[in-house]
Amino acid sequence: MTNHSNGRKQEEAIPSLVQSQRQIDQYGLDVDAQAVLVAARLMEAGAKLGHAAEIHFARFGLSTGRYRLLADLEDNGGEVLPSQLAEHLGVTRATVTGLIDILERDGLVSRRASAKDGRQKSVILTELGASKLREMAPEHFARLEAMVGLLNTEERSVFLDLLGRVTQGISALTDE
Amino acid sequence: MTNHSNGRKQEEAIPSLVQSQRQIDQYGLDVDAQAVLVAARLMEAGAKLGHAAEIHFARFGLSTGRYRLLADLEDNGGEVLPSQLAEHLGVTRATVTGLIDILERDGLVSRRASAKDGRQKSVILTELGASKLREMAPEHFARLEAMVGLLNTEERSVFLDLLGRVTQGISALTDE
DNA sequence: CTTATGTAGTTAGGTTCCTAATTATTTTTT
DNA sequence: AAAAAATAATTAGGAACCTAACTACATAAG
Repeated sequence: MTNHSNGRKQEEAIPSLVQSQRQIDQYGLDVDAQAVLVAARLMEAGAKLGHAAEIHFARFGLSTGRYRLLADLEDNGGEVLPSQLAEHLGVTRATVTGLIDILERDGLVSRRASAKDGRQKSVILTELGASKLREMAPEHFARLEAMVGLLNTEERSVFLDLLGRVTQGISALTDE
Repeated sequence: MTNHSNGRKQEEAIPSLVQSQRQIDQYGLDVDAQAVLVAARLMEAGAKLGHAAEIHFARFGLSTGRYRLLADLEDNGGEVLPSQLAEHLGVTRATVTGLIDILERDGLVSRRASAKDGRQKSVILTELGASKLREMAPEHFARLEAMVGLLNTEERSVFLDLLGRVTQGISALTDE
């Protein structure tokens, strides 16, 4: 139990099966250590990827959220309502307001009041915003491709399938 | 009501292959859309899992980081240096200081100055901290297991392998 | 038509984690 | 032995995203 000084010396602590099993054994629970390991590794990977993405987008003066907002705008004809953006990006409307504030300040999008509904203010991709996306596309997509370069086409399909099912399972953490 | 007539009506926007392909086509790039899709889906999953984990741990009055710190303490005999915790958790020492502050305030850990090195202050798991881990273990691990319940043992192995290789590839986003 | 209720966007304040600078102590160099 | 460099923990301030409260406008109910 009290194992100080056990030859462990890793830069980044990747959760191991032994470690998961030990945690479970400690309380005599009937749980599959491998299942716990999958959960731990996915959390680790998600955090790591999130951080790496911020560094990646920072090269272009953007954050992950602001890039995704621009991409969604481009994907929808260059004009979208904030509430729709929130839904597409899976974030709250309050967050979208903040993203737009900075993108507008930088001239990549602009706001325009709606004629139909006085409450709405649609967001518009400016020419500067469009060219920003154009400029970063080659490097951006090349890096994304490189990221999954260790998987062949067949493996990518399998990964998408498995990831999709695990993603469904995430609700098990929040249910009840 | 808010449906702008293009048949799309999803609560959460899951990136699709068509969508990835369209983005790539727009600039005539030679990139595999499936590869981009894997990257997009993994980012989505990581963000979603991170958020769900916070909700999960909040039930026990903890955050993801503070739980991981407690678990690491327990895993290492109940006494670890802040700098070691930072390394194990993959966060900075500044972050660890903040995590300890709150855990100490709540009585789950305590700080003790080192006799050997005047700069060090080791972190100790209190009895209250240990019992907190004991109490939450059954539900915590059960939920983790449920999360990956849609995968059988064989599939979990495959997933771990593929995820590991994609995780290696994450450096492609930050290199150079 | 006037009041109650709902919706769009924003603001205010909180959480998590970060980087950079600061303080105290130890180790190395001269 | 004194000065310089390295190390441990902390503090200060920033970025991303959240929830809840607020403002302005729109629509439904009496």
